[in-house]
Amino acid sequence: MPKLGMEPIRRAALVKATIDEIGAVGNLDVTVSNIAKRAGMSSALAHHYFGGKDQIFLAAMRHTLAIYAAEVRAALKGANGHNTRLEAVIRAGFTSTNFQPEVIAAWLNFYVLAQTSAEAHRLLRIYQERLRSNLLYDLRPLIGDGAEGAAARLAGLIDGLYLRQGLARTQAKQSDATAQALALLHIELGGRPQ
Amino acid sequence: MPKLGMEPIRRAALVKATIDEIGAVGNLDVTVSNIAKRAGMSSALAHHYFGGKDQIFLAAMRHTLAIYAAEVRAALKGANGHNTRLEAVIRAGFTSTNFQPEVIAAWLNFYVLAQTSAEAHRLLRIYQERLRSNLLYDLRPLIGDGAEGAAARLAGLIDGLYLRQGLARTQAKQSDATAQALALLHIELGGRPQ
DNA sequence: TTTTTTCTTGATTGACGAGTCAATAAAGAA
DNA sequence: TTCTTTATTGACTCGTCAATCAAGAAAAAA
Repeated sequence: MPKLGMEPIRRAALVKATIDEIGAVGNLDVTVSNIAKRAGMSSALAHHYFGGKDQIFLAAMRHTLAIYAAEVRAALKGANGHNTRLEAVIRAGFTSTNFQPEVIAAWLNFYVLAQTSAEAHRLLRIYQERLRSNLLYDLRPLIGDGAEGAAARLAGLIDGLYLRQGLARTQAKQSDATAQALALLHIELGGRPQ
Repeated sequence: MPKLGMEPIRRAALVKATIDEIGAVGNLDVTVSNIAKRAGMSSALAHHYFGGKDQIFLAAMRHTLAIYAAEVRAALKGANGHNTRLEAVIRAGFTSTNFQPEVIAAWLNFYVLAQTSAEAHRLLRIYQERLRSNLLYDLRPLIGDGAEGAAARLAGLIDGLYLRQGLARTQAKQSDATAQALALLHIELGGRPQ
């Protein structure tokens, strides 16, 4: 019973299924068949709407990035003052959403793909540039010339801590990553490291 | 012309070829045949000596980690004083060796593999623990109670900056990662961020 | 020399997977 | 109603790849 206007629905379902499937398998060795099955359709239909496996992957990556961007925007909406905004940006990187296994898997495989796929690399660059820009916007009024360096360190630490936390098996120190990133922020803003 | 004692030679050649092949392809979608061809032997021989693809990968990971560990040891050998030793540990993570494409590819895929392979996760843990221990050993005498946090931040920043630098296409700011990591060290040791 | 051990590969098996295609079916347009 | 567009899939093609195996060749042991 073909209903019209299925394309956006099918595409969204496939993107979701792709992220879930990558999360379940852990790497990009997922089959179009399995993705399609998870999305409740035949593999031929997946090919029909996306053209090929690569494009399905890229759509999944774009989606992951879009969710993260939306979280950052939402967090910034309720934040007033440079200090509060900086804390919001940092916290947005370590929400429980970001630590769901399929999101972690998406990011890790995103990095691998960025080595060889121009489009994946472009998307990654956009994420990095946006993070840098968000940090710089509020750091500059607070510390002036030192802002560039501080932003580079904060961005690097956010990525590094996410990587470590994402691969850690214990959720005991769940909040440790956030705490260390916030600690660096305060140090960069002139607080004594303690 | 079968000569005796080939096993260690073949194994070493396969490990080297595996790292090179992963570097050339960018991900773990490498075939045993191609690895074997690169190492100058038949795929059957690769199976004969390693048993299977997974074990070849793990051997390659162990090798990558061993090289890094050796570099750190060598750097520490010529370093006196807590401060100098800390700088040496940091610098060792950003040598040109570590930024060769095949080494970057090995690390990125290592992270992906660590999600699902217990052995890969174990190896990663060893690396992380060693780094933490190296930092802590020299941080503690300098800043006492704050050493744990400082070590966590430094280790996170090292991983994060490596990731970013490794995926950057420009080698213009080749030394930037090192500079930022060293900057954090000095800040943690009480220098004002500037 | 004969036998055993080590080394080596070509050929094969069995499985899986990306992408294509022809065909079916429903909805809307003419 | 007839035609066109959109949706949908089962079946198929073509290729690849991990793993196995039987067999050959050389060195060392007996």
